[in-house]
Amino acid sequence: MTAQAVAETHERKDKSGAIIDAATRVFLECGYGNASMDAIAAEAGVAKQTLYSHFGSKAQLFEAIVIDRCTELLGLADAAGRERETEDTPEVSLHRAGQRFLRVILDTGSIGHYRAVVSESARFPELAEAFYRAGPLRAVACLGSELQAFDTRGLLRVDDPEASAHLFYAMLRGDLHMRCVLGLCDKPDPSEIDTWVSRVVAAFVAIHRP
Amino acid sequence: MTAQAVAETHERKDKSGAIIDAATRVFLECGYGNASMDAIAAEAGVAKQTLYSHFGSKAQLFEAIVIDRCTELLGLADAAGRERETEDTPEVSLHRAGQRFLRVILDTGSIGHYRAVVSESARFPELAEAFYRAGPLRAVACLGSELQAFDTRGLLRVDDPEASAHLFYAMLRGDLHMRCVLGLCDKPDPSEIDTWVSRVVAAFVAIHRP
DNA sequence: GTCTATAAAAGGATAGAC
DNA sequence: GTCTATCCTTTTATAGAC
Repeated sequence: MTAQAVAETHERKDKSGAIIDAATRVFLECGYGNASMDAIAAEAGVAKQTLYSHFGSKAQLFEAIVIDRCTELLGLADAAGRERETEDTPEVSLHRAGQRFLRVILDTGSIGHYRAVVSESARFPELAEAFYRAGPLRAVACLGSELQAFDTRGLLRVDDPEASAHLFYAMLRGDLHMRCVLGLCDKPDPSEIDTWVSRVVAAFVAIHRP
Repeated sequence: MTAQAVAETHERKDKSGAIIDAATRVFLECGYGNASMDAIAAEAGVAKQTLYSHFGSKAQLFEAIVIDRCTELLGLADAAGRERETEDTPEVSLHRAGQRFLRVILDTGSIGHYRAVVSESARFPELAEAFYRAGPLRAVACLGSELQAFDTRGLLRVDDPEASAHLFYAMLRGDLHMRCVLGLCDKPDPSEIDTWVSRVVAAFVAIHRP
């Protein structure tokens, strides 16, 4: 477990970053309640006191790692926005957006992030809202403006861009996301994903044909 | 919290049932890790030892309450199946199925159940699978056979009934389910739900027009 | 800032009387 | 079967030396 988790995380230079990385691994794997500060200190290779020097308490450390991942999500969404090619057809553009979306949300780290936020949404409501804004809402805003542009060009008919964007992402999630969140499928088959994306894009375009 | 939770749960006569009910309230509100046996005993109004006499350990008690709710889910799905009217149009039938589906999955108890299973899916993988079978899979099988019947009657064109059923439920969930799971909306506005169901049914029928 | 050692509390599980 | 009282491990958080 540890070796694999380390491999997929970029290690940082400063000690705060190293603690964040280690805490992320432990929290996302065990959950807030089951993770112990001892385990995090051991994973980070520092003394427990160092955790408290930097972050004050277990709750504050948890907040820090969740917000840190939300910031990464924002970066991903913005990068996706910059990649848009204005001359693409809706099918091509939506297919690319769909694959990127599923690649992000089905990633092991994202699944753990989502699990952690869901589990502690009662204890940390502000984290749940931060997650929703940085992830789903940002993605919807991004796709919504793209759909609006297709409507303007007459390639799609989109009366309510945000609602349609929500629908598109919901269709993409299908039950794949739930199965991963429940731990029923570790790594979805890429060909299965591609088939599903194609199916969803075809259906979505059929709904929004001018 | 407690008064409200009590109000929406039917109290049982035998002591085992009372413990199950109390444990359900505490586990679904606090999560497995944060719930304590002391709190459950207090909520049930019995001594802690009584919990251990009946269920052996905290883990076994948790399994019992999750399985208990899965059994209820199965009952709901079967009841839904019996309500089918064979002469309905797809629109009417799907609208009714959609409203029932959202009413079930957005219920406070279901949301807590889902949160608990997700949170502990790593520790109790068999519970995650039991949940998935009793809930989503059962619902998909039920709707799938209904879609198959519509295909046979020539009212819809459904090449892959199960995939279409997954798609229908995914569209219905939209981001409503996630928002509730994250605790961002307590009680969804019924009119908002109705609007969304109508929109989804129209889109789904458009996709599957013969 | 970082480590070792320790305090203080919480929680899972059990013993024994009734 | 049920309750009171207790054990013992784990865990959060802090004190004090370097």
